[in-house]
Amino acid sequence: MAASGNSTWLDDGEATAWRRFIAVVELLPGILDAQLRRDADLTHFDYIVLTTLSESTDHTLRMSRLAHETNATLPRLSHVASRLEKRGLVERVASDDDRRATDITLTETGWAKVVATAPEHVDTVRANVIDLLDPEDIADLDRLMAKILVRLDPDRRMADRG
Amino acid sequence: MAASGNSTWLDDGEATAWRRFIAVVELLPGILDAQLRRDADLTHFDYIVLTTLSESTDHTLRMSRLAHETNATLPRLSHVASRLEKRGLVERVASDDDRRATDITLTETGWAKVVATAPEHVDTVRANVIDLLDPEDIADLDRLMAKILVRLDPDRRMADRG
DNA sequence: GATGAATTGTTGTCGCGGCAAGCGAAGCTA
DNA sequence: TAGCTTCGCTTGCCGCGACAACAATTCATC
Repeated sequence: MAASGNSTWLDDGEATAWRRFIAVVELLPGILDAQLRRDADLTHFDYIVLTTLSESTDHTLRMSRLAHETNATLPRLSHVASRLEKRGLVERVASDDDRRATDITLTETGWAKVVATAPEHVDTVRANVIDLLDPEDIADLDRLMAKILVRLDPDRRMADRG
Repeated sequence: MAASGNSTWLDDGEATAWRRFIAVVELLPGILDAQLRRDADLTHFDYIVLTTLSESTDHTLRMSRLAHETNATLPRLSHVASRLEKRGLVERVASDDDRRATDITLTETGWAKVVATAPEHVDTVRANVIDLLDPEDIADLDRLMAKILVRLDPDRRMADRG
């Protein structure tokens, strides 16, 4: 389907760029997960959940909205929320206006966890990506990823606030 | 450790670029896995293993070398090899010169699988990344990923042939 | 308001991948 | 060649995430 004619292969420049890109895509999550697990006993996705809550009004979001913003399926978020709740980092309460819905909130402990974890994580992000690039590179990275996200995330549910 | 002084946070440009980058890094593997699983019943990593073999002399590599080139741990590769072997896509034989070692080879069936699978996968790669970028973007992507790989893959075991 | 459909979350099952332990082969020392 | 170490790979166990089935609530239509 959609054989797209002559596009059967990538030229050399495209192939090299693709190989390098996919290498980064494969390697980076492991590095982030390893650092967060080692220093904070958190998955990278755990961290994204906590920080997303920490940036939300009243440190609270509806489960479905949080799942949407973190690009998670609802079952995945539900499992993660259960684990984080057992550790006292978040709380879930049934919503008032819609009894089907559940609001998930960052606890004080959870907020403290974010505050304690963020600096080291940012150091990791800098060491492995940001500080390797000069300002022009950062601008290029931003431009390229924005172009790709038009396809991967057409609703712009992630990575955009403004 | 390595509190790196004033680098405690990212500025706006860095933060936006990082968010977009991490969004792509989270979304892309799922897209590639989904397409390959749907069209060929393969994981993206399965596909990488098969294509790496297909580009090697005699369609054969030592297990440890294949693990190294695909950035996999040996246990992971061993599990994947077992599954692919059960499906008749690869074969493992003890090495002659070192009886500890195992050589893994692409079978005829495995080669046919690669040939049959590649075009649709390339279409997916084009649709979701390559064709969204103009030639200058491709060059930028290549440059940026190369810079990052200096840190993530200092031995350049992935993504480099020349 | 009663019935059927859609929405919101949770739970169960399964597959993949990480880590640690195990096993056989090879190397090293005496 | 005996004994210890290292290497190469496999296996087992566990956690995370996908998918499907399910329960509970709300909405739509009559």
